[in-house]
Amino acid sequence: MSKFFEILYVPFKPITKKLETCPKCSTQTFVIQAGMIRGKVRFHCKTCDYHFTQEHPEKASPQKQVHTTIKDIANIMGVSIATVSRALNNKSDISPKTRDAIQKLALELDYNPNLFAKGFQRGETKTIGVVIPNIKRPFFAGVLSGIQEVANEHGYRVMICQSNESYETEVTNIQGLLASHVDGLLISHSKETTCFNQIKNLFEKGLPMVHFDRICTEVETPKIRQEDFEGAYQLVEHLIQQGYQRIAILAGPPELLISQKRKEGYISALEKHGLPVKSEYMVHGDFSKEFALASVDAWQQLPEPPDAIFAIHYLNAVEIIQYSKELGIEIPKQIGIVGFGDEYLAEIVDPALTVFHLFPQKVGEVAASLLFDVISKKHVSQQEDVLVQGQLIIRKSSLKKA
Amino acid sequence: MSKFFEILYVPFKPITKKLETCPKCSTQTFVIQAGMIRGKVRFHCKTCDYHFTQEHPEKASPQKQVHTTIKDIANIMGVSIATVSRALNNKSDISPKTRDAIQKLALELDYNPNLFAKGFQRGETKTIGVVIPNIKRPFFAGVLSGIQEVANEHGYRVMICQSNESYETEVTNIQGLLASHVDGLLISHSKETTCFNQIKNLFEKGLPMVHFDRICTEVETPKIRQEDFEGAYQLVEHLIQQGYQRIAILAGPPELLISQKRKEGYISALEKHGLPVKSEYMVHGDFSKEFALASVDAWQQLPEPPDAIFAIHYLNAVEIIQYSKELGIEIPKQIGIVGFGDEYLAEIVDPALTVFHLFPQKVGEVAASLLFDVISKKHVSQQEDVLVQGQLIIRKSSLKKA
DNA sequence: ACACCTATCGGTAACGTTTACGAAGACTTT
DNA sequence: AAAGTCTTCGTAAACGTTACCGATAGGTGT
Repeated sequence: MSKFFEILYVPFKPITKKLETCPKCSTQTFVIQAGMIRGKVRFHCKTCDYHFTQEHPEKASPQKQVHTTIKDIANIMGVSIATVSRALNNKSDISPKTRDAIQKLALELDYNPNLFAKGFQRGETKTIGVVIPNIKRPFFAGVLSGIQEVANEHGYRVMICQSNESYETEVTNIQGLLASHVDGLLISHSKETTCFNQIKNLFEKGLPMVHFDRICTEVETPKIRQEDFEGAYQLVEHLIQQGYQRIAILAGPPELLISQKRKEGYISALEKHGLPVKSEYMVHGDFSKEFALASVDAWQQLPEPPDAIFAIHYLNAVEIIQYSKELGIEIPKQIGIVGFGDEYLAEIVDPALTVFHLFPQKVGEVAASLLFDVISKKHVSQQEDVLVQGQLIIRKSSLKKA
Repeated sequence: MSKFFEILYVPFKPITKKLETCPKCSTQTFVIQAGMIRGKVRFHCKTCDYHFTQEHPEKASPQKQVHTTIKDIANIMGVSIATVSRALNNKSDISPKTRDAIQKLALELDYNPNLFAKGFQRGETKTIGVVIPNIKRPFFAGVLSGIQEVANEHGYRVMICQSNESYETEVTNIQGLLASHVDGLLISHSKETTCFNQIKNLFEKGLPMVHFDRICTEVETPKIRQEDFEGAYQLVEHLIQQGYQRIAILAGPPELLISQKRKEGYISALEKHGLPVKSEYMVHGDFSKEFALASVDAWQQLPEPPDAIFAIHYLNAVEIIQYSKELGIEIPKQIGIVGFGDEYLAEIVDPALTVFHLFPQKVGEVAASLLFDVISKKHVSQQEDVLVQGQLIIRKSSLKKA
């Protein structure tokens, strides 16, 4: 019956324009159409001179709540949000009874404060940014680990970016970190980076920054130095003491400070012991395996090939060891090999590699500590460089005498 | 003269209480002291019944501006902040002339939006959290690299936490990431973790999550699986084909799914080829070097020592190779060794290690992609597991026939 | 009974951004 | 010229939290 009725009954649709009621003066007279706006029909009440659009009745948006807020707690407890905030932050001006009750409820609702809102309100984010060339390199992984540890102790979070040795990516990364309003920056530049206008700008704006490893000398930030000169000196001196006479160096890109410093240490050790510094023994590469092996080939073509190789990057040293074995060159008898940076690899390779270990974790810890000093304005001196000591680890690859 | 006057003239200091003026009704009568509050003297005007404290005249705080805001731009341009927002976001309802002018100015002031404020307003942070046991492990470093790459493509930032294989730290980390209101979570559990209430809770609350590597089966999150079973099967089958008969397995903690899966693959391969599955050849350790070497010792004491070892962790495999050489056991002649996970180390160690490579970077990329699918609600099926394929890489350590 | 005091609570601005919606014109059609 | 149209801009609310300040109740001392 009702079905029948439904079929027969066709609601009357008025063709004449429906009269709109002004929401302000509640009159239907003198309400005229006044164009379209954002897809909706617009009206104008001439009585009270008011523009309005048609209401959308379906406005119920049942957004499910993911996070508990202090407002929720305040509503349940029947107190103000200010009281809840005081209770949760153990501030004064609150009775122990109320405080405990609120804290208990917060625990039950597993409330945790929106750090973004908090940081937003206080103008700090409790986050630091780290820019490194590559996470996968064990050295930087170690540094990161150290940074994380210290940051956690200080209640800070860490945001990591990889430049992949690209200047452009580095600039983008820093821009991104800046947009995230990090409280401070830890930087190790890409090997491409030669223009430091961006960080110079940021430094002048007062953004706390600390450089490590791939340092920039153009800006007076605190820097974490490693024993690049000292380590190179010790390595080369050790080679000389083992009886090696013609020591070659495989350095990195000449722009990199670590290349320069390590080369200086190399030269200094040679001069100290009265050995000639020959340009044909000094090569600048790009840390690639191809370049390392090509350098070995080139050296072998010399009338006086070197009897020891100092590769400033441990990976190159390992690659040279492998390659030398292929060529039938005996290590350390015919040629001695040393490198920078101690990874597990140096111990495993046969013969084991003599290295100068840099303690990456320590570098990270020191860098982060220094950054937090800058952030909390603890240290007064603008530029404060810290030297992280390394250690000479002697293994078979350089023991000619043994 | 004036100096003289100054010396002689001592201003009259009234001993009687200074009359305070009510800031509301501007009268001095009936203004009485009304206790102390927050270290300041409080007054009460009885005329208008108003409480007030003494004003602090020095209120000028010349806070130096570090970041440019849209309000700054709006003030300079003489427009409203809404207009600036529209201009910078290329929204409609703005004239090209105004838009270009604003964008030009923004560029000059090198404005970048406060992502915290933006995320705060939109309820999203464009940040994902990653929880891993240890950054320094090459596998996780590779995964991170992959995650970063995909995250960058999606315009997301990454926040990384290390659990250091501690359940407690893991819980704290996740809590911290949650407080940072990350939009999603990528988790690889610590080997201690056996209680999953926390993430179960979060999953039910609707927080996008993806598991990888160290998976949790109790929660129906999407998971990135690796070819643990398949890889183990292939490795062991390869050993059998090389003529090894008594194959031992050095597994990890029995709770870990990768331990179980790889062991299953090991057993399956043995059974398939009609070899006996002996309990004395199956050991669960903690991935430590000490345990690995002790296991080798124990196996050597058996009446029938194994002639091949499958270490599910490549580092243990490398350690066993070194140890075997010390013991004078010839590889691969007397004993064959294979492992999981290909790092540079496996290639360098002598003899080079046969491994099943897991492509960590790929794992990271897939995990991140899947997470962004969940975040953008693209995928419909609740649980969607993805298998990242590995590859068997055969090297000397298992080539008995050669 | 009044001045004075303390403890505890509420109201609200502010942080930077986006967005819904109204206002104010200029222009076009009846 | 009134009605309708479109473009462009401003206003204000909202997000979660903290901090400043005032309000109130209940004291103590004179």
